Amino acid sequence: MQKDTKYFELYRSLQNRIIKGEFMLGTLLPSETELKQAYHVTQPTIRHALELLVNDRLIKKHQGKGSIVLPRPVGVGIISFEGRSVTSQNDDLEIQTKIICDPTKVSWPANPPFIPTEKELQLDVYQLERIRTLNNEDVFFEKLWIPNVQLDGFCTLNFNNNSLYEILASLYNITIKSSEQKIWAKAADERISTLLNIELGSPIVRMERRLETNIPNINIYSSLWANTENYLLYCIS
Amino acid sequence: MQKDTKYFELYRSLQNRIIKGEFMLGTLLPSETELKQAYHVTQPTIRHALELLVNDRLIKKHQGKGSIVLPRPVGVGIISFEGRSVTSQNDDLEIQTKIICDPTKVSWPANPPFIPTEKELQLDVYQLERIRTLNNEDVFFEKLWIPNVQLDGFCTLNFNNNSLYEILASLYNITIKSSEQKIWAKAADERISTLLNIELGSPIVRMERRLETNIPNINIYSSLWANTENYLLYCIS
DNA sequence: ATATACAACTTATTATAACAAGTTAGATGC
DNA sequence: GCATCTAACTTGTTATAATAAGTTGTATAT
Repeated sequence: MQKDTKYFELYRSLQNRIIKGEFMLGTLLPSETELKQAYHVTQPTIRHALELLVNDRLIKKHQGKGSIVLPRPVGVGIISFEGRSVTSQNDDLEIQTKIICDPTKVSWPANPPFIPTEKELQLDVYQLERIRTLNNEDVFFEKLWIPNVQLDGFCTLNFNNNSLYEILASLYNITIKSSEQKIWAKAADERISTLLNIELGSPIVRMERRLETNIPNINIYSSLWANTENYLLYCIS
Repeated sequence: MQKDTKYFELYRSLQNRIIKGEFMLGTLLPSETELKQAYHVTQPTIRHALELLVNDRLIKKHQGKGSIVLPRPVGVGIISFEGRSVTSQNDDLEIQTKIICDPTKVSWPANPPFIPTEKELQLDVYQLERIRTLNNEDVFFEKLWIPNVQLDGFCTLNFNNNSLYEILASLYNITIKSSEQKIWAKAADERISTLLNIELGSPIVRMERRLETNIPNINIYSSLWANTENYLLYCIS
């Protein structure tokens, strides 16, 4: 749609350069005048592109000063962990990811908790199942659906012990912009108690999430079951 | 800051007119040409204002068609409900709010789940306890802390059956911009099972939330206990 | 040395203009 | 009647231009 416009090209170029680390965090991006000359476009085009970067929280603009490169934002809607006890430091946490089910192309589920967009229905979708462990304790089980938006080689990637969202950001330029969540508590059934190695009937958190990406009308869908006995879920938005 | 600019004035004007219901939902806003003539500004100014409305999710633009007025967006981080069964429509829900503890000025709690900002520590804080019921079923219990940022007459307001966030928005111009959440599941203890009228030990959702407002360094803090047997929590961000 | 003033940057606002591209409804042709 | 084309809308993109306003470092005056 907007892929062949100048401002969008410029936006993607700068986005890439920032994510690849070409500009040091906290330093200033080239000024609008410099960019103007470098990319042979005019000020409105530059400003349009920079505005998209501000929306991505990749830069912050300061009148009279310049555009400061921000640290890679912690993804909105992305879940992380926190120890339940006050003393436990998050730094100690040894996080592992076990892939239960390698990414496979599937068709869309029949009764999804969120209705896929039309654009998504026209695409294949990768399904992925994983368990995350903290200090060797299985903490949550997650099923993910990721629409195949030119995810070349996605199936061959090694997801163990890698942040899925880091991979999506660095390899495919996909970031999470917002999220919708449905949350409830549930007693662990047989399957989950086995998977997470907890007692049958102990309270777990269930979430169904739709993660809106920076690609229009493309979302990542996630179902998760979390054992929150010793760790809790942390989520910013 | 930007209050005396033309695009910002136009933005606020249109925002007000939309919220006040001057434009029917789903209909088209006046075209850019019409707005241009009505407000005596040029196209870039119009477009800048409309862009802010898009960010607010108050309108959606369609090339060649116009700007469609959207239903009032559910606030970021604000929790709403959804029936568990697919058939139940949210429209049927009869929502009530019971204030357990009227707003009172208190001092900051000793071991908060989130560290208050310095600015907040210099202010009083209102504490408020409420239970929300859906179709006469007690669904969640919430404790709220709201820093006293010139909330004149806040204690004398009637919060029953009113959306707290609507009040904050319309009377005090306070809106929620983002949120941090800590989530876990728990078995209901004696107090909660009594409050929410559920069985001892049934799984409930516990959340501690920090809601960032549009006032810099001012947050609203919320602790909640939710019975999600028949309804689930819904939260966008 | 320290404070002030200023020049040279930066981004922000606004106007004007021309053309591209999507949508819609009515006119036209069959 | 029905499909097609077209004219008249709509928003989207991009360029040029002038001015406002915030920031920073240097030169100047005290």
